[in-house]
Amino acid sequence: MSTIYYGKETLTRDYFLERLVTHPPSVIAVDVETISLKERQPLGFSIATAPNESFYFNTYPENEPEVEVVKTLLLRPDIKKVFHNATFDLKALALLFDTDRSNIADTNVMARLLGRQFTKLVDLAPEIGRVAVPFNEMKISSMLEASNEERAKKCCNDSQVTLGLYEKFLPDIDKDYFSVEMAVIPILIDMSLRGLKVHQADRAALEAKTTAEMESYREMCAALDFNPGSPQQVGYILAKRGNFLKFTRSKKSLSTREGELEFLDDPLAAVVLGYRHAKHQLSHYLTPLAKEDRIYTEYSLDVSVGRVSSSRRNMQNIPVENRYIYVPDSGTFTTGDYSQEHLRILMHKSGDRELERVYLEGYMDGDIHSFTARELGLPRGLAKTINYAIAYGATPKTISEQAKIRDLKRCAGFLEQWFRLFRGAAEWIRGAQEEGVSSGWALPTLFNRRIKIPPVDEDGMKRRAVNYPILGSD
DNA sequence: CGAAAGAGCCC
DNA sequence: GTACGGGCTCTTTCGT
Repeated sequence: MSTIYYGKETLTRDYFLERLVTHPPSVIAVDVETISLKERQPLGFSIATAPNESFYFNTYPENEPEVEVVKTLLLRPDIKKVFHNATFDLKALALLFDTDRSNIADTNVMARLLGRQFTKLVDLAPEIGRVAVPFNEMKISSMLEASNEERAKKCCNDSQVTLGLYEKFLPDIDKDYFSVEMAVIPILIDMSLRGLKVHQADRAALEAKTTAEMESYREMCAALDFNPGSPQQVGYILAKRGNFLKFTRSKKSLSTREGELEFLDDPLAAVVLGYRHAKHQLSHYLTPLAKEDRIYTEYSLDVSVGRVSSSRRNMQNIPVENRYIYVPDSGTFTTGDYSQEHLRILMHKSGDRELERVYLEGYMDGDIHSFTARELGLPRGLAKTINYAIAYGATPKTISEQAKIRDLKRCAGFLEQWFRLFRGAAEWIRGAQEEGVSSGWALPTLFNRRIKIPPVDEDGMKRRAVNYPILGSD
């Protein structure tokens, strides 16, 4: 058993002081055990000083005395602290004491950079001949249910595995890109700890108005004896009234999504859509915020293209129409936004002459959608749809749905025209696709990150090969 | 009761 | 005849 931890008789206090105070290593790995994923109160944490040596400290119900000694270690910016999911552990540690956040590393991010498809500790541990036991295999619903010894053992093992993975991954990591990534982590932590203030009076008023709307739609449906919240019942009644509906992807049911119902002449379709919209607003963005003075989110870097995601309470998809119910701490919200960012990235990547004319030389006042519209002889709105769709590897069908034009041939024609107009971009897209399919890796992002393309079907890989360098650059 | 499917919000 | 990239969450339905 390579796991050893402070607290058992196996280690002396002298040895602990030697390894963590007198002569600590320049790199340590840290793992924190919390009550649960939701309850972030730390029960304890471990520090690995080598892939086969770690020390565990209890912090619940109160810190054991040694915590006072080791916390100075975590404050030192000259010691690298490795985590697996640094945002999680650093936020939990912040409930106990201050730690340095400038000199950190994250093995989850490292694994992503190296193209690993699964990056949970459990998935990676075998790479260094180790095993990590996932929480859900411990047959408990909260870490509180585990004995102190079980908890310490898991925690020590996880920090050891983390340190081992760090040593294995480090030689292959692009240092420049990694430092960008690590610099972002403390900023995300500060943002998530700060939260966002809710204007309760405005929120409540909007909730009341939306509830009334939803109720009126619901009553109209109740009169026809169906539940507008059930896609099954919606599909059934609309079909019975003579509407034609396509099947869903799984072919198990009729598709009643917004994109399909919009085309229908039946006024009942609009009623269903009205109900769904009101219900969605309420259940996602209004009702759960009642009595919350501030809302908080968890930011994560664990995404395939290296962007930031927001969970527990997603703050990245708050409807634009609802944003007035939030209050800026400073008195003013500041927004930073590149208009048409993805198309600008496409310009940088491809060096397309027409894109440069508009964006760099300010031709047509820098308005790419108007330029495209004029060149292709289309309304600006349609040109905009096409411009955006390109970056996503769109097919004629996509254009058809987005632009609400049913003629697929016409949509295909738009795409061909676009590729003739932006020849440089078209060429870059072709090259990106070829490289993606042959190597399994997308071309580098603006930050020089190369993203692995999951080996799906060839068309899927082509779309991703175009999209990843663009998405990964924002 | 948990997983999957369907839906819809953001960029 | 045909899949649009990346996220997250909530509700209904389905299968063990």
